[in-house]
Amino acid sequence: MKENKSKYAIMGILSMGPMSGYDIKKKFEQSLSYFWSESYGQIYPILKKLAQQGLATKTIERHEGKPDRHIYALTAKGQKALQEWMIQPVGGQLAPHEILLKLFFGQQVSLTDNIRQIEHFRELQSQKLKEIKATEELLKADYKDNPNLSYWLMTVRYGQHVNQAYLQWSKETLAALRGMKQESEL
Amino acid sequence: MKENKSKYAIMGILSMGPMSGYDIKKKFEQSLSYFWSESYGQIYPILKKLAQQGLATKTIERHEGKPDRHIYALTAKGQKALQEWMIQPVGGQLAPHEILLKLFFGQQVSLTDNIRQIEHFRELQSQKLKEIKATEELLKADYKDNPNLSYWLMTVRYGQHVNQAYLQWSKETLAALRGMKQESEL
DNA sequence: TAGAGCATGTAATAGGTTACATGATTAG
DNA sequence: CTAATCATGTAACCTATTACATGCTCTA
Repeated sequence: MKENKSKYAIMGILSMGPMSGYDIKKKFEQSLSYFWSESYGQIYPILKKLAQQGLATKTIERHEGKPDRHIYALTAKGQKALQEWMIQPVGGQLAPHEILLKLFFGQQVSLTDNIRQIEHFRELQSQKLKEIKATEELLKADYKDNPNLSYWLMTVRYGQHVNQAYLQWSKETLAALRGMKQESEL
Repeated sequence: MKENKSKYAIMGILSMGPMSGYDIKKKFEQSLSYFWSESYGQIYPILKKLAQQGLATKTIERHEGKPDRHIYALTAKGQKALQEWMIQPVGGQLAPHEILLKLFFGQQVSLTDNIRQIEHFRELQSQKLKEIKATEELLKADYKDNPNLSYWLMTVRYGQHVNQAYLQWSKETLAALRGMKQESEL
């Protein structure tokens, strides 16, 4: 008993309109990449299952020269299943974060190594924050009249809040590590 | 090619001293549960592999009445492997967060449903923040003289920063959703 | 006397990524 | 002419959880 979130992620994409597995992958990359992704190895088998379970229909579009496109569309049953999942409360997982694991065992390496690790993390997050801010502006400009815009912005703001927390924590942690280093050098 | 973080998590625990698979599970539960966990189904096979690869040694302690204990200890090779992993820079994954996925597709359900979802999330995180703060106090009291304390506190502070970000975001998002609801009711 | 704790481990199952296989068109 | 893009899918592999199997001791 384990919820298959990928299944619902894919149904959610299909709720935007009928499309192919290939399109779905692109949607993930274009719109959800900053917090979610799915590989073809997930998408195609899940689409097959959705059709078998009557949650989606499959239509084949033929093209000359180009390969066929297998277009999937949510059925009423699929839409209902998606909505049911939507209102299930989510758990509050603080996801496994590799940097925490490394810091937890920080004694194993030198202070300099730990400092380098956090500095690198800070750089990465600082870069990411810039990207998320750019995403926000792009969204506002490109989807002015899209009824989904408000919801999309909320997910982007989430990324910003969390990222800012990372940066604040990095600053605090670097100060602590540098303090420890100075002490050790006396 | 996929780094097996569990392997290093277990080696990290072993760096605290020789112990059994059972002990390792307890350590995870006691000290790392707020950001990491491993199941027996991971621990025992990984310990076996560590011994095969010469990264740890295995000694069997016999006990009367009680079952034997299989004690594992990091070898010099194991310690070196752990340290090598420690200095590898980590990626900046913003982990898959179910709540974001649901909000992204927020249009599928009612504003009331979305509000309820976020309210629930806020409650959960607010509860968790209390727990993390309690953990910090406990750590400070119980491990006053432990050389690992500074590192452990850094991981706890991470949890606090991220949690506070969740709460701020929840507040902002609820305000936005309630605003949308009022507008729709005019 | 039932259940929790001690202690090991395996098997079944689920979840997910990457590499492979195929083959046409189009842009640089 | 090479690489990317379009487009589908499978197979091998890795990661991880849960359930199962065993059996003793101590506590309520």
